[in-house]
Amino acid sequence: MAEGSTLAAVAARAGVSIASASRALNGGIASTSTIARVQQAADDLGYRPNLMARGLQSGRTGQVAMLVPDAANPVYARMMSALQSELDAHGIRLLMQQVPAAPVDAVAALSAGLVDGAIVVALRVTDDVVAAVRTAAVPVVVLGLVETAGVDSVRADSHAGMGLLVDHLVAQGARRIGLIVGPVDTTPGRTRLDGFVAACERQGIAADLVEVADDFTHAAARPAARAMLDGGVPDAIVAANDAMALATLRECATRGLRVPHDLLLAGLDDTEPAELSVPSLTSIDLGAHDRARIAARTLLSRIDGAAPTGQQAVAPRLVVRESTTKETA
Amino acid sequence: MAEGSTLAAVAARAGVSIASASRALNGGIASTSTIARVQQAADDLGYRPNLMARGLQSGRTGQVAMLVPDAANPVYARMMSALQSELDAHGIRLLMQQVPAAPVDAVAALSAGLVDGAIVVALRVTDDVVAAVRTAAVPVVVLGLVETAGVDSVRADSHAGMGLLVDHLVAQGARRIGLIVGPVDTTPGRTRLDGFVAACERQGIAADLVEVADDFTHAAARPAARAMLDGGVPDAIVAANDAMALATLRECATRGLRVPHDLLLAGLDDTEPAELSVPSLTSIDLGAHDRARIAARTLLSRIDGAAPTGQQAVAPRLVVRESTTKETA
DNA sequence: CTGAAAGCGCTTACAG
DNA sequence: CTGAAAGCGCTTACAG
Repeated sequence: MAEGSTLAAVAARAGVSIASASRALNGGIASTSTIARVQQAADDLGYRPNLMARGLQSGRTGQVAMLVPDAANPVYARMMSALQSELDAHGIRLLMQQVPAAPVDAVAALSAGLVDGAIVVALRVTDDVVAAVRTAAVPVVVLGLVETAGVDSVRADSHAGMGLLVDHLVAQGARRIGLIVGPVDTTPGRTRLDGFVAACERQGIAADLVEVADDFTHAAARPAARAMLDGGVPDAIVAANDAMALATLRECATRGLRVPHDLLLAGLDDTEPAELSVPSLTSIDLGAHDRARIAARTLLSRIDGAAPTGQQAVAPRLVVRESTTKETA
Repeated sequence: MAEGSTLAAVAARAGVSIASASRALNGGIASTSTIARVQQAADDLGYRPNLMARGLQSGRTGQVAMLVPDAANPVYARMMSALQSELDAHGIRLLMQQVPAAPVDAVAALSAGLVDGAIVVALRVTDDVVAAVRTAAVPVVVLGLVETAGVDSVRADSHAGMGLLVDHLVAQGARRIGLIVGPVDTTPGRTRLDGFVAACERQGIAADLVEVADDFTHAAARPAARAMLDGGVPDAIVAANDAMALATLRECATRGLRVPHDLLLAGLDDTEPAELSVPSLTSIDLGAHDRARIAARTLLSRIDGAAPTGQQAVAPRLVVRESTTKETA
């Protein structure tokens, strides 16, 4: 662990002023020989500019944060990849931070100046969260449902996604469909429940078989799946996301229930584990990749001074796999 | 997006000097009335201290970074949780960044002063990486195998872990065992291959059925699994980690091969998906949680000025599940 | 093209 | 207990 050398040290070694050293290193106006000597000195010393000092001065850090509720959910890893490819082109570093469902403090902390902006996944978009986003000292793009004007957001249409799924299941012959959802005081929980109910009504089937898990995770979904199956085996089960669907699949296997033979099963998010599971899992692609890309571009333009764009949405797409198709089983 | 108010603004509003405002806010010496007025002014203005300014001055940022090669691998999410619980107690924020297998630049960039220290997962611990760690301006703890003195590291014993796995498979009756491993110029690739070969020799069985995938991911493991199975069905397959084992399981299913009936299958890391898969996957717990905890504590004491501890290791543990036990199949 | 100087927002001895 | 001042490391007009 070496002490980081300063610009002053580099300048001294090169025999020039600090100002000239700065210009030489940052592509400012400087003579060829100055540039050469400063570069040499910097290399010799292993000089690394102190980004806090630079940031204090310039107001830019070259960093952007992604705030997510659950680092273990593959959908966020996928979004992170998409974000990274957008940001890499601009030489901006992406950092991920795990935060609560209603990340008020974390959003407020963004104003501390350590990042140039942030992309925030908020499960609970409370008024406090919206307020924090609006008063943050840096641009923030919310991945989620925000109706407030002046706030940038990119949302999935999981209401429509649920519709696609229910329609598909009914087309496969299901009449009795259960839903395993997360907390309904969250945006995804509420939207997916509403979408499910609306789709069932449209199809003229009951929408009363619903289990609400404590969280959108594997662990929380397992007991919910148990509770639902204890009440009998429906024709099909839809889970609020792939992670929860996979926990349900596991519970089915434990009970000797075969998917799709004994019941159909589907999730949302279309993550990689859905593709790899046995049977592979039918899911709804909620456009994670596209949402991340749009969010990144929106954030970049906001950082460059553009005004908020408002809400943007990405359409869902049904991805049929083995878990809902009896013929290939 | 409100402009962040400064300490100067708070001080002015409270009618005190900047110095007094700073002391009042940070628990320094100040009169009760000063504290009250400054606090009030800060609240009114929604004041947030600029951490870059504070960091420049104090040399502390209150942030620590975790550098990982693959944000999508659940084992890193698990480590992140363990780290977070350790760091939360100290009011330190944890940020995750995805970096290359040999994160030389990323480690060097740590010296920019944006974090107080870092925990780095390096797949390839090259001399360059070690040099970057040693010369970084902040303490760095490497999660991986580093023999160099003066570098803090916490390693898993995957060599022994492979031994446990091979012994178990042989005990289950396997004689012909295949290995699907990642690049062997990485620490985990090399160690797991070596551990596999050593264990096979000890058991007196062949160790020549090896497929090397391009990466330690689902996607890279799938073609490797295909290649191996194209050559015939061994008694058992071991994959270098759970993600790769799950891809192999999927490939088996696609070919109509039943695990554990037609062949046994096991992975390493003991991640949540291993527990949830159907069949559930036998794996080796390489102590991700403990390693993260040890790394966090080591980093914290380094940040507090302690000298490097050197290498620490965590013992592996076999976790037997359905994928290697025919009786319960 | 180059150097002296100011200033980014904050903390911390140093005198009062 | 409080304020004026220096300084953390850097960038950027401003004169030369």
